[in-house]
Amino acid sequence: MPENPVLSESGDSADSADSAASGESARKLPKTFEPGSFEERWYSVWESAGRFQPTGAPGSPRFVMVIPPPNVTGKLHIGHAYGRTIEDILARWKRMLGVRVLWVPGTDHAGIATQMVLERQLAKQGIDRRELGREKFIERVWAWKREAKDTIQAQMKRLGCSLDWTRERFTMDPDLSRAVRHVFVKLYEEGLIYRGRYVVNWCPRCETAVSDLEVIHRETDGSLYKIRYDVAGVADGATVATTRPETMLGDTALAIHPDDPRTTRLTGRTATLPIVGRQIPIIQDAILVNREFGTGVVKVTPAHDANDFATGQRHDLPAVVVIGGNGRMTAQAGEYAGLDRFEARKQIVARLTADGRLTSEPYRNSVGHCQRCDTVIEPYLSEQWFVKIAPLAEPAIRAVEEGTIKFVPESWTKTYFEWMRNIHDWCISRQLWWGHRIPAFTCPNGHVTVSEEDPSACPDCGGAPLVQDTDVLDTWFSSQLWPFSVFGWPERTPDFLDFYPTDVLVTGYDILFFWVARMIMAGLHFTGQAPFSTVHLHGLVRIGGEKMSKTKGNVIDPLEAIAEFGADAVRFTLASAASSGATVSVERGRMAGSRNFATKLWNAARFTLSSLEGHSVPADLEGRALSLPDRWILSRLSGAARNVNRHLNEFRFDEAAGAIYSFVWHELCDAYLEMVKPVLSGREGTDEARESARGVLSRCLLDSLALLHPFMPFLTEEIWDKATGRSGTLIVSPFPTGEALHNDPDAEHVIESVRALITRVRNYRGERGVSPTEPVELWVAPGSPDPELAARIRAVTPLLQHLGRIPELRFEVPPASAFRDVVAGLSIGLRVKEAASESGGARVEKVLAEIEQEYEGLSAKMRNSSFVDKAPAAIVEKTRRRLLELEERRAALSGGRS
RNA sequence: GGGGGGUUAGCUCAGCGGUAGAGCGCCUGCUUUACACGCAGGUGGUCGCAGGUUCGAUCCCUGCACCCCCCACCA
Repeated sequence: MPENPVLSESGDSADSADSAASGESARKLPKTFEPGSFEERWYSVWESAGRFQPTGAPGSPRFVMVIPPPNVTGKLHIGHAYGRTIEDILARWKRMLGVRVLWVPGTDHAGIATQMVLERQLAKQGIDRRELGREKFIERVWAWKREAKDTIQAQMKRLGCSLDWTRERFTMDPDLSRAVRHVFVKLYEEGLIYRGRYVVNWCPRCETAVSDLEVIHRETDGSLYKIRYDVAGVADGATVATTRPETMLGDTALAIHPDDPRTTRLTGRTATLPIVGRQIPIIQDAILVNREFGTGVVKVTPAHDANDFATGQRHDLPAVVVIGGNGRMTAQAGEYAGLDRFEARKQIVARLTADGRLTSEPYRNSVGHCQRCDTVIEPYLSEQWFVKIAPLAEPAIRAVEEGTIKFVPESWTKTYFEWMRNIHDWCISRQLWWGHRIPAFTCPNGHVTVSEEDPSACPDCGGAPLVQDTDVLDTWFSSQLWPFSVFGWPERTPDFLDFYPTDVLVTGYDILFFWVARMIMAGLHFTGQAPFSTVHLHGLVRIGGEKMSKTKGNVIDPLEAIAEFGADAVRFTLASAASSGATVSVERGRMAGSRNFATKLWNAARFTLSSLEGHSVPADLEGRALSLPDRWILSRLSGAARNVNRHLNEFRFDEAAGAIYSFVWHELCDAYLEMVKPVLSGREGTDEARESARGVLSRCLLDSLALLHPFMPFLTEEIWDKATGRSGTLIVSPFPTGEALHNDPDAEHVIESVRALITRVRNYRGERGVSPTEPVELWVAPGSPDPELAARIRAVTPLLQHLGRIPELRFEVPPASAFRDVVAGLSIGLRVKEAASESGGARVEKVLAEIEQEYEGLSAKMRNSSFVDKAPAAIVEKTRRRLLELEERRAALSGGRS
């Protein structure tokens, strides 16, 4: 034990071996609170002491989380800080509760997103990635990745995240890449991965396929064009409606509904494709054509529309690709070849209009945009790899139905089911360079081999060399394995055996489908176990009710916020803002509020430590005679501790933060500290009372620090260090759970009554417009609800006199000349010698009016026999008591008014 | 087209069967020797609108209005 700690903690379990006892270096807290002066120091103390690594025997109770790996695209924003704060609160709380905690850090290569960042960077230097070549480009991405990872890591350390950095992973680490390859091969062998030519969502700017989820649909004002096609033998031809007229160049049929009388005359005929002149059949298709919609005739463009593609399959139609992967018209588009698709649209519309074949009307429809670059998505016929998802979805649905996995808040369950039950196959190939290369190899004879090891020759024909597929996998293909790939799976490593499955997954609801659902499917399919038992889906951070955006200038950079308010304040703000809703509103004002709270705690600690320094402080309070305020604050403390634990169990970080906040500020600081000042200073009470108060104060401070530690780790550790001398051990000290032992309703009743009396005395002064120091006479007489109360309060007379500045306090029936009222059921009288005014009168009138109104309402209730008969007896009784109270108060106030 | 969420004090949000809470703001006082990033007191709400259920509704149900989000092969 280092010398001169101000306090020794009670019930310790923390080892002190590594206490960095700094000798005589100030055990006192500096007068001003400067978070920047100690935050980073504590982080390295914890980290170097191995506090973030799980300790204890494998098999003993543990709590495991994996971080949602941030993209290595840049730096973290306040939304990341929010999610990580929640996780760190859980990690620190569980650690202090004595379970082995492991929280695994890492980053995601984020294929398309990162590639785009690099492409933009290159573009600034006037370089196109194609000039650079695949290998050189990827080298550059790796360099970028290393830098981004360091930035992200530093940010999370600044925030205080107790992540086990010895286990940090990256989705493209060799072992994680092996897991990806293993999974691909396995699914391929199981027939759950297939390759084929289909119409997929294609981004012409990124020049890659994307999945359905990566397409953002937005309502857009456009036009609905009607184009007339000539049909031999039908005078007015056939008119089709389309929003994408440029695709008509690729039409290979028109379709009608077999039972639509409007189009019967077109049955079996042939139409002439305008501009192109191609003869195309008019087919009947009840699936594609809606009898109720439009003109009843649909153009069929198998290469540029998923529905049309399916129709083409049904009717064996050719597919003509007229828009290329780069968004420009192909040679098949004839005279339009080389034009951008939108320019082609313009020209074709002009041409058809001139020909008298086209009319248009304003039309609003939903247009798909690339999630990453916002380019309009083009349905595009191409060769891609897909995961057959239904067989994987089924067990994943069951796991949630059966409660193996539960969502918090529970309301997400329905959304999850909704999506899972309507799930489509997943396009996993991306025409990118950055990512996991698809392990498929083609021999000169066209045989495809998919295997975990690179084959040297074709297993079918012995042909060589083999050429690997140039595509990479969707980034989520590797992220879905994260909860087990981080532990070295598919090897059965000690970490995998010890820490999988994990316990809680915390993430934003925006990646429920992208990530959470796929982890559940992959986890169940490959490990046979749900990857986690609880998914906490939190809301997305908004700044002052508005979506964060750079153009609005309301972005909060976590590091800037930390520099301004301190990491603890930022964390506390985020935790307090957490709610079960879809948005989490953060405001600068709340950051300042949290900073103020940190300062408050700092000053309370300064006061406490200076009051205790040099005195004996009993660590054990059992068997000691405690004053009413002592008993009261211990009771409130244990209540606060119980509430904090309860709320954390329910993922209500806002409520948990609120519980400890109001205890520390409004009960410990505003009330208890003020109550014990005269005792501590020696002006009141016995030596024994003084010693007890010191013990209680010490307990309150240490327990408050512990309760707050998950929320404000740095500040609490700093104070703890000064208070106990046990450097850096709060992080592993026991978390208060709130022993029922200290639950003391009786003390609470008396002290709350005293506080109510004091408040009444103070606002009486306010009403009279006299100074807060003006002496007041107070009479207190027993009231009806608790005849003992006056006597109980009499026992703490000095307390009441001190706090209320009441030189003359009499436990007698107040004289008629005094101002009369009823407070906490006690009949009281007040008198001030020198009232500056009688302005209290108006207020009394107002109060009386309020009382009258409430009285009327309640007595009407009591007169209502069905209320008295049907309402629970306790409610009726409560109402009756309240009426009595109102009556007494009304009598007192109107009697004392003269 | 389907689904979900929201509408509570000037602002940002909690609460969700027994006539409303927090933080910030605002008003009035305070060098009450831990803290002005403070202390004390106070102001402020027909809990979106209309019905219904109930002894009783901000809270449950129905409808409406406005807002937000998600899903969807809306030619």
